[in-house]
Amino acid sequence: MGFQDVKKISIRDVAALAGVSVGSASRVLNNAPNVTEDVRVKVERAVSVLQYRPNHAAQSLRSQTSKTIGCLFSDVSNPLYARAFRALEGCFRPDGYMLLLSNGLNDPEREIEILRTFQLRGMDGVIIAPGNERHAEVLDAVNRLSMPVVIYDRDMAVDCDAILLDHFNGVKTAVKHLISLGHQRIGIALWHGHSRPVRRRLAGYKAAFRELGLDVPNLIMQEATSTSSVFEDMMQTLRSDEPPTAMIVQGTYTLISALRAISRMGLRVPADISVIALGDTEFAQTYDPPLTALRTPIEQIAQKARLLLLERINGRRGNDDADHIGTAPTKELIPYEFIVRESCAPPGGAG
Amino acid sequence: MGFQDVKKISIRDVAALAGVSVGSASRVLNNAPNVTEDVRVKVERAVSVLQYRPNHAAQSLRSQTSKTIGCLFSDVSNPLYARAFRALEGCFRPDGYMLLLSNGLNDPEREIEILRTFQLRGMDGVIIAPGNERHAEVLDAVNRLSMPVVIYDRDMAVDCDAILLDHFNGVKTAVKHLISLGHQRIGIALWHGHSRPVRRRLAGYKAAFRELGLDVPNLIMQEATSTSSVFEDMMQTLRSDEPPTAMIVQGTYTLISALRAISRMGLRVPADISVIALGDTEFAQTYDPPLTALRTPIEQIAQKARLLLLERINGRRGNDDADHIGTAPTKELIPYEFIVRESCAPPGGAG
DNA sequence: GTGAAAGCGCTAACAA
DNA sequence: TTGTTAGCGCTTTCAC
Repeated sequence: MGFQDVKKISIRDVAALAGVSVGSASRVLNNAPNVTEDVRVKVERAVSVLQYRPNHAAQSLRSQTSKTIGCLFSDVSNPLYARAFRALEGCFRPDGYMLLLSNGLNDPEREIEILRTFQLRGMDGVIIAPGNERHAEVLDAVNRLSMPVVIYDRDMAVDCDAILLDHFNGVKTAVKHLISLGHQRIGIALWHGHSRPVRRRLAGYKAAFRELGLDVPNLIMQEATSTSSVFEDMMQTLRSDEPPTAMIVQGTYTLISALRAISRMGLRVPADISVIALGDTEFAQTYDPPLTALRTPIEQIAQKARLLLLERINGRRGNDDADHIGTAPTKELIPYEFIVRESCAPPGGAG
Repeated sequence: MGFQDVKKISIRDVAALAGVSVGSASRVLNNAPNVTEDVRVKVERAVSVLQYRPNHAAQSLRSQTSKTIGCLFSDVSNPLYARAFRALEGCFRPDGYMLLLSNGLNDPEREIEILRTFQLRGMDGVIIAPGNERHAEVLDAVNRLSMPVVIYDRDMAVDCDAILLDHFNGVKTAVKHLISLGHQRIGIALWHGHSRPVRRRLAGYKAAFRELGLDVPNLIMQEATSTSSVFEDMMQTLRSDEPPTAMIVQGTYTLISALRAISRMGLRVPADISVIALGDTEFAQTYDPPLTALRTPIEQIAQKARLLLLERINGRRGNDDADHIGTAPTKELIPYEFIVRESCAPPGGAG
């Protein structure tokens, strides 16, 4: 097997081989300023000869820091969170942090248990987007956490830093773009539920019409639970007396279903109907025609999360060791990028 | 903030409050057999009064076990791995294990670095599917690992347990199913590259024809890098003199592109062309018509991985502490489930 | 059955 | 600058 007994090498062995004390060895390993070149070289040689690697558990125990960030998302199978995780991993890796990922699966009990585990395992920081943003016990569990927390795109009544997507202005921009092209009957397809993204998107949708003194059309589709119903809903809407001339559609699978219905009805994009995707995916980019989309700047979000967390971890904005109280929580509102491609045109089949 | 100084409660505090020794407290916490009911009650009360939680780093250091499993996948953004991770998390949670997830991103250097980190952090076990299954240094890094390893669907020349999907027989079954319906011109769309899944699928595809004494049709599509080309390739193939009457298609996005091309050409499924999906997704299930598919039994795979790892971790099949040599590596071949839906019919537009 | 004590491997405070 | 040493919080002998 690949795991026969590899005799454990400790810092004592390194010190012994280098002919110095463990203290000196430790100093070299931690890049302490006060070490002679001579000692540094000897220790480094010993390290490479012995293939020494410091024991992480011991470091954690001693330094009270795990160099680990806990992530609680509802489900990584959602490409949205998968990409967020990937971006976060990329941001934290250079600092030596690893990410512990847990799926809450929208089960509050499970979410609470995960948060407890994060606490237990001494995560240095935590990034969460629980499915249950208003569940009292979940809020409580978050409040109990003793490490810095960043909330990702959830409206939670807790005193934590948060990174929030500006769904409101994003969708408003999209609607106004369509209106400026001459559309009036603009529909929107959203997920079920009342999560922050859905609430804010709906609000932005309505605001766009109101600000222009227009009536909000009765073209809001909120899917039940399965994606199959989106197809049906969409077919029905397209067959109605006053079908939409443009659609704003959320999510990958919802989008696919909607486009399938459009295609099935013999309609062409954008000649017969314009489409804007909420969330920019490979699918949206490579569709024929490429879809105008609202892009989540995920790299920027990850960078921001890293900054927020590391500042608190390193005490620059206050933590539990500081003698001053921590800085008040920051709420970062991140704008979407509106990417114009070829899926929108004036209504009326002019194309 | 949510992280003011919560005075650290240690096992000493618990022992003190309970009026027993730390040893006794530890025994209660670890459900040791030899403790009187009296002591047990006193300790448990103290634990709940103090809200005591054991320090994970200290436990790790002392017991030389981290209760953590490392996962190295090429990219969680691939729904395939996202679902694998979710299933694995579900399997290991009841045993108190958490999962550390890292994306190798097909970069060997990165993969090696991740494996090293897993070693450093004392993962109790590791589940890996590196993008570079034949990269010498990656193999080397795997061999150096001192904990049990499970390889997921990769052909790697290392002495580790492995869980392999039976792509060969899966695809062969699919092809023969189509042949039995009367198809001859059966195409297959695969990813680029030479990873095990692609190799085995291709082999199964060819074997199906050969076993029946038929020629292998020249209808193998391997996409370049982007999904857009799949659409083009598919369009071209469908326009050729001898277009396929049936297609076996890998992956979600490849599948979407292929179906879009089919739709664009005015062909209907299954009347004009039959389709089988390699991998069963929500998309395949809810498409109209629902697609016949080869399903990866991911729950079963996760259970198997858990079993393989825990057996070695707990020394039942040998580990580094055992005085006998570990049991030889197991290679588990997991069959696909062939799920017949409505996307296949005899050729000839009979539908 | 229980308590005392020895570390797990490391960092950091203190002495030299 | 360097060595010595005291723990970080826990588990686990080993006496009793």
